Amino acid sequence: MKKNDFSDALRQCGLRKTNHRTAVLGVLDESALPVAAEQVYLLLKGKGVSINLSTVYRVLDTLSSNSLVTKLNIAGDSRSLFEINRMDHKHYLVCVGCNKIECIEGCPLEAYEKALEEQTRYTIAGHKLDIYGYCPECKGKGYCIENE
Amino acid sequence: MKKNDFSDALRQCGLRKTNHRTAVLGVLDESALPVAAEQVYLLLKGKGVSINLSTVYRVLDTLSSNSLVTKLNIAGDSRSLFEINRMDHKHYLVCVGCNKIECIEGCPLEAYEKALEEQTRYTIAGHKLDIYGYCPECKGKGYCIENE
DNA sequence: GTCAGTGCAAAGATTTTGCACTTTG
DNA sequence: CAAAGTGCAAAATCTTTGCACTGAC
Repeated sequence: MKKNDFSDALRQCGLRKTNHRTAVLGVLDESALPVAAEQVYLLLKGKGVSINLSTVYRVLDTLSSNSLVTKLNIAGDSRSLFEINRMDHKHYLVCVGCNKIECIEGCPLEAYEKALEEQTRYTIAGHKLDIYGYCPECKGKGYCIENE
Repeated sequence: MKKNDFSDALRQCGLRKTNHRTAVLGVLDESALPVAAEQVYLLLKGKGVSINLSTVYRVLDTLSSNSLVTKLNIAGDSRSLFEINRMDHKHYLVCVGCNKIECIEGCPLEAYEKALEEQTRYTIAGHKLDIYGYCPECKGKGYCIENE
């Protein structure tokens, strides 16, 4: 299977295909978990791609506006994370103790959204669901108080 | 029913009761929707409470750490919103067209979380769920493309 | 060739912090 | 009184923007 250069995706959005956009999409595509803008920047530099951090932000912004990428705010701090929009949508389980992020398989909300559309008369476009808890290791370290 | 001064809640967390904490909790309690730190600050000033913006941030941070308040990142921009933790937990339906936020009654995830705990061995502490869509008015304005 | 994309530096916005002073328990 | 909380100003962090230059179509 040959390497995707995202030409089709970009063209369908009416966006020019540039090395930077291809490279950013490549990095996100290789990334199993969402990444921050600066991580994208550093990963690109590590691959020998010369790019400016503000261009990374601009590219991510453009890609988000065109639904090729999703911007997330699940980190404890104030920075945004970005992930490529894959066909299978995912949710994350975030450890409150160590900030580790892992994927959850499947989405528990499909039926619910249908019901909500009828109930609210909105057209539902999507949702963000993140689950927070203590991972097995952090429970061991006593970060987790069972009954509060 | 007399006005809650949150003494009990604060004491249970081992926090001193200060005018500022009481006032911040009061503002959040009166607010049906989550508010930004600066809004809290302005609302307090409007009530004649003299407080500094950094104190607002510190108070909100303390209250969040003690689970009296929840910090949310559902706004399109990069700022955080805060809401008081009520017994009935809520989710929000955010209009992508006009940024209006409304409450959704009920939570579709209770059973799901139990299952997830068993499956992942995490102790689930909570979740964040926000649903995005187009409100009836914005659908009318043509912001919403049904099939993309 | 034209318009979109980019680099650079500078500004903006939000949030955090150091330190001296004040308040709570 | 001791420890925690606060105001102020300054810094830190993340993100956006103006403008001149470059590259895609």
